Amino acid sequence: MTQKTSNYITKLRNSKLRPTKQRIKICEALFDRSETFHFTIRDLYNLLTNNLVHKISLATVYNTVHAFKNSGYLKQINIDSNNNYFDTNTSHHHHFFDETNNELIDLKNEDIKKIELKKIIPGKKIKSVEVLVKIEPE
Amino acid sequence: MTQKTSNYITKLRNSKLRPTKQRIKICEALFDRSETFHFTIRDLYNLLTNNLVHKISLATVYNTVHAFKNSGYLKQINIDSNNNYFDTNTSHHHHFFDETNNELIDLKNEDIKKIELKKIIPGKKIKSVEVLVKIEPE
DNA sequence: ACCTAATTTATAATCATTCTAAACTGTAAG
DNA sequence: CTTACAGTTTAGAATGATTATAAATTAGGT
Ligand SMILES: [Mn+2]
Ligand SMILES: [Mn+2]
Ligand SMILES: [Zn+2]
Ligand SMILES: [Zn+2]
Repeated sequence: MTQKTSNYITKLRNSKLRPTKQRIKICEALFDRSETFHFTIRDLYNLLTNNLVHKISLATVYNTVHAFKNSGYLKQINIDSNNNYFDTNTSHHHHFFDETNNELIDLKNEDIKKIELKKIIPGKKIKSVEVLVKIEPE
Repeated sequence: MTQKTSNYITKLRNSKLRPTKQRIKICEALFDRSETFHFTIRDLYNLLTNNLVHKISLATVYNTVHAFKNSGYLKQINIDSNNNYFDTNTSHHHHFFDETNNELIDLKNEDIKKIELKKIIPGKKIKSVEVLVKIEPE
């Protein structure tokens, strides 16, 4: 077993999932990458089923992605009601969104000045701060 | 005809819509307010049909809200894939989102330090910058 | 090898949104 | 005041993403 595969098995076990062949294939599609991967469930499903002889059902893709999201191995990114994205970059960061091709681009935390709020809501604490920069051709 | 009503008729005509009784009722629900109104289509539909003798169809609510969005009298706010909100405050501003009750709260532009990006995407210009601050009970 | 709970899968159900087409209405010309 | 007709409303159908279901299959322990 490769180093990568045992890493996938760890991720799966941490997510309370048994390492099945379908889930390993999903891990390969998600995590065997040098760059951040931004995807919709449909993107991932198409990617998986185009290359594979043994298809993986859509339900399994949904289940696995959501389990990874819940265990923190994937981040969910809300762009608009038409596009529900996930992100393999789970560090704190923001995004550019190019509406011409529906592409997400990472904006590293150090590429943006710290967001400073002058207003607070009494009795509430901040859970997250997300910045979305929509871009278009010049 | 009241001042308010003629204002609604102006909004409707600017949105290329004839002032029908259904649309005037929708305007009253949306714009006859002192505070910003954040709502989902379902919220608005329930509000309208609970108080009214003559019901308005869901299709008309969708059509009118989208026409107002397209003409700039309403802003669409993307929180997550489950909640598609609209906002009667069309000025540039950001939001708190309280996940315990799904409530949006305006964060005035002057209540947040200007967002400064140190990264740009060549050939692209910025279309919008949106900040969403999720909050939870302390 | 056997047992059992977990998993996969096809399919159905759900839900928001959009589409459709028939009935209705506002407007303006005759 | 009629009439004509484009614009509007509406119920219901269609769509598409997501979630639920339940039967068949599989993984992992004994
Ligand atoms: Mn895509
Ligand atoms: Mn609400
Ligand atoms: Zn990212
Ligand atoms: Zn607002």
